[in-house]
Amino acid sequence: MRPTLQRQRSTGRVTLSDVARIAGVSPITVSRALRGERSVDPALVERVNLASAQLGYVPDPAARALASHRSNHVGILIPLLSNALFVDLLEAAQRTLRAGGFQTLIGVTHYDDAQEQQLLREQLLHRPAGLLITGLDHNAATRALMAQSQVPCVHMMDLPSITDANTPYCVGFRQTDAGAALTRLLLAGGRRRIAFAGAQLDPRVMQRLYGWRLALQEHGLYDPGLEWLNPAASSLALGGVMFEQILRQDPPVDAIFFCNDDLAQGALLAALRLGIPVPQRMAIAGFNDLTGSDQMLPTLTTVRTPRAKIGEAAATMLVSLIRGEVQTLPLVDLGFEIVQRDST
Amino acid sequence: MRPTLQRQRSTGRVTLSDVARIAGVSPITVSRALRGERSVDPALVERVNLASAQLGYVPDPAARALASHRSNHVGILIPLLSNALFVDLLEAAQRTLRAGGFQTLIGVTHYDDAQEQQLLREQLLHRPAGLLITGLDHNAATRALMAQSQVPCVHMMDLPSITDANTPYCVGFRQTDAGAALTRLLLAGGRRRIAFAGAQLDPRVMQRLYGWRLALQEHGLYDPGLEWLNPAASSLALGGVMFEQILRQDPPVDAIFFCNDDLAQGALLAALRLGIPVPQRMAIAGFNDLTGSDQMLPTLTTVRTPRAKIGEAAATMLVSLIRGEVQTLPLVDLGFEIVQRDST
DNA sequence: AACGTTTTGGATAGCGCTATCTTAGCTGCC
DNA sequence: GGCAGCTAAGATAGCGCTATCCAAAACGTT
Repeated sequence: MRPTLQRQRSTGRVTLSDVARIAGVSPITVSRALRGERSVDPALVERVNLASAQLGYVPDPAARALASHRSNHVGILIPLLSNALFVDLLEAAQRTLRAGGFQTLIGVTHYDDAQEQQLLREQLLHRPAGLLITGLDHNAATRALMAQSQVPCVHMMDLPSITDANTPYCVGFRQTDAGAALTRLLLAGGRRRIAFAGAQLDPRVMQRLYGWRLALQEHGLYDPGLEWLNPAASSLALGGVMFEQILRQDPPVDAIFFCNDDLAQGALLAALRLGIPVPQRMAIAGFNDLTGSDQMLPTLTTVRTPRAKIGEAAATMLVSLIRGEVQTLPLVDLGFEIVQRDST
Repeated sequence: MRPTLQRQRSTGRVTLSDVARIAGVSPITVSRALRGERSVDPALVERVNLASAQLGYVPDPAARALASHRSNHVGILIPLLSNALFVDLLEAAQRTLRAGGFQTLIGVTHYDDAQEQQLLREQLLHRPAGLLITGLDHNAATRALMAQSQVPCVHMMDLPSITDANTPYCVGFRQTDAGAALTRLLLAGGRRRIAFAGAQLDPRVMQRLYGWRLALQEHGLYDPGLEWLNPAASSLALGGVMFEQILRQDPPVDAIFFCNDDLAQGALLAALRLGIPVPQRMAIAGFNDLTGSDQMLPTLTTVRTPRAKIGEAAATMLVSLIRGEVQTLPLVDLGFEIVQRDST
């Protein structure tokens, strides 16, 4: 079965040694040339590349991982796939990482600390080159795993309120500011009793809540009775339910800030069903500018969050960390944009 | 840091040899005991498990992959993450695979043959234990890669129309039947000019189209002018646009079968905006029973597809294929369910 | 009893790479 | 000219497992 070339490895795979033989150099030189490591004579690099292309050589990731203690995997941890927000984040990050030659391992935590920890543990087994993780709040065990692993890590979406020497790498925007900005828009529109309707209650929702509180307190309009918090998962149906609840409040509420667009969309549909005029009787605003918000009746005022940019920037930052390049600033604030439409 | 035992490997990792030393057996016996391979004396297995637990031993996936030419990865290829359908499929599959000890590599093809092939190639580098792939139609190069790799593979969503000796493993339902069933429901409701509005035009959409054609032809009501096909991606906005187009047709259409719920939802919103009474002037039906379809005004008639079950069943089948268990039937038909609501 | 046949545990030899050390070939500099 | 001080290429030795072969023991068979 052996043809001309003396490739006799049992598996029949083209290996680095095959390339070395053809190129007339030692295997380790091929390894170095292909990785662009140290300075290898350009003429040799050329010969190696030629031989490699000729044989169709592709490095074996398992062998690399075993020998170098580093794989080309990047672990990504996100809370959900059922929220378009995270899907956009993920797709952008994955595209960027793939371009950099990394394979992604996706873990969906479902906002569960134990699952997050377990997923991280599984991902670390593969000795990932890097980690992308959503948010800044993780339990002690998770943080310990990350620290112990020494794997470069970038946090997505949130930014820490205070920064010091050991600020982690973060790409995101200030949720609190966004919450306050949207609330101020409602205030500027003459609304006085603005409710906050939150579901899921993850840290980002809570930060938007603080922003809302801040803006109301500035105007002396804060009232704890305006906070409607429901730990259930965000959904259109829940938005409808919360809308009906808030509608019954006395003294009446004249605007609702929903922590996510799906809730707000559900509220708009409920308003249609109940014949409540929006924005006349009730202004409604959402968050994230998800698909469909510009199609609703009336169209939904919301905050456009740069999640695709965040995914891309975080991945880019991670790749440069992996390559050992120096980071000037560990924090990247990509801002947000208020999108005023007809529901306010 | 280490007490009595002589672990001197440079990395400090707990290895199989460490376990072997503690258990008083050879490394290969530990390997066999932990994998449940061959018959190892139950007493030895017990000792190995004990030692392994005591040391907190975790096998290194890279070393396993290198030595055995098989990783614990399972590659999953899906077209999109922006369609909730595939997210549900993916989540169910991933959960099942994780329970079986497999790590998933997710590839998003964006309905692009070249990308699919590239992703598959990258996944095969990792010598996956198995593959889950969406749909049955793949280009020749992709099929060749799969065949050549010898990796067990289960196809999700579609079922082949004819079955023969080399029918691939498939878990799904008959899209054509579902399309016909929904059309027959509209016919039974007295509709006579039923349009089909399709976007994306992936194979599953086309099969629904064939089902719709079939049902109309049975009643002699088929008219090519009723077919509205748009290769653009499915979205609420596109649904609204298509609705307006179809509305202008003469002789008038009295029902529209949208190939996906997001289109239908967009159409319902457009109808609200235009003041077109649904279902009186126009019946509207969708497909997949996505989030929000039960919240629309009116609520949307649709076909509930068992995507979570498909993901789970496909993963279960794949795991048993990987374990070399015999499959009685390569095809699993999980059916579908018509959900009649107020839009028809 | 002598011989196959089947267990069961271990020794051996890699899987395909890279980390690390070594050596050969060049500087440069008193 | 000889030696430190560098660089580029190679030799060597694993990384942490499993496939494969082997030998001993256990079993069955004529």
